Amino acid sequence: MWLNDREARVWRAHLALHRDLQAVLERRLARDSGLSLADYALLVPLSESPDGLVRARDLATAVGWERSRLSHHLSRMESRALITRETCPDDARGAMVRLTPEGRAAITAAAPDHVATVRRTFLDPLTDADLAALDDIYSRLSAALAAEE
Amino acid sequence: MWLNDREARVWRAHLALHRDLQAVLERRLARDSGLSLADYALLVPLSESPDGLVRARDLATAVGWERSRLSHHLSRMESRALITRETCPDDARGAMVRLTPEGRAAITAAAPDHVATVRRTFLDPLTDADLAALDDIYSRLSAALAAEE
DNA sequence: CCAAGTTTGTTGATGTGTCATCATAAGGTG
DNA sequence: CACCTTATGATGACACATCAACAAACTTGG
Repeated sequence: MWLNDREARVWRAHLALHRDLQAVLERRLARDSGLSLADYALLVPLSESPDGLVRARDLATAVGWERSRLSHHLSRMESRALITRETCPDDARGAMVRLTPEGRAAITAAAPDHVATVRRTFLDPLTDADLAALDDIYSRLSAALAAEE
Repeated sequence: MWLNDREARVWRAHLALHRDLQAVLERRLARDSGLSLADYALLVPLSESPDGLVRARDLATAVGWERSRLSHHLSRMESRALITRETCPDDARGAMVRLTPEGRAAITAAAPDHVATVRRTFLDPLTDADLAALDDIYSRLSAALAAEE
């Protein structure tokens, strides 16, 4: 029932690694570009979409957030003029989210440094074999997680 | 400079996996025992310490938190009678944190189910070779992260 | 010994995430 | 069509995390 030494070490390392990685990325991104990781996460799918226009529901799916969190965060981003909200033509319940020029400028300015930090802290220390192993492991873990509930 | 397909897939899988894993663990723990993951993280080192007594500074180090976060969270846990605060005999600045019987009962009741969930969602899908690979990878990544700043 | 610098813990303000709830609108079934 | 169920998004209350600032106590170099 309890974890053996290696299990406990790997599990704790997983938690600690993610905690510290998140903290470093968050700090650097905020310092360099005034964006949070949450802002960045939303700006990526928006900037990749034609006209920077995505339905809120689809944005929630893309980033894996609950609708409530998305709604609150969009309000904050709207007040900073990174996005605007429009009505959805197909579905009167829906809301469309549009990337503003300021929003596009923000992600364009932030991305290179952010990607570089991800490289330095995560990808560079990994060999090709590591990457292949992680690719396999993560796909199995996410399948196991999907089975939960 | 940009990530290739596999790099992007692994990086996004890493983020998504941790996000969803955290969400499942948080929900189950809260539902089954009324504790948050933050509560649990603090209760573990406290319950492992003789007399359930740990200096606040050392607790912060053990869980990797900033002092401010720890102080706020201890206040909330104190109001729920999970811990108490005492003066530190060696250092008049310090604060000692003591696990109450209620706190010990809470972690004792919560641990088996929580560990079982960690097994089901994280450890069970991994082979011995996976565990060995992760052990190695995580130690390299945490070294790289320590070099950052 | 003393002044300067550091460590420890707390606090209040602010930004953020979650939960329960709500209003509105779509979809499905009789 | 009417009815029930589901989906969508917003909101207010609350729990939580981060930041800057602070007070008190320890440490160190002169």
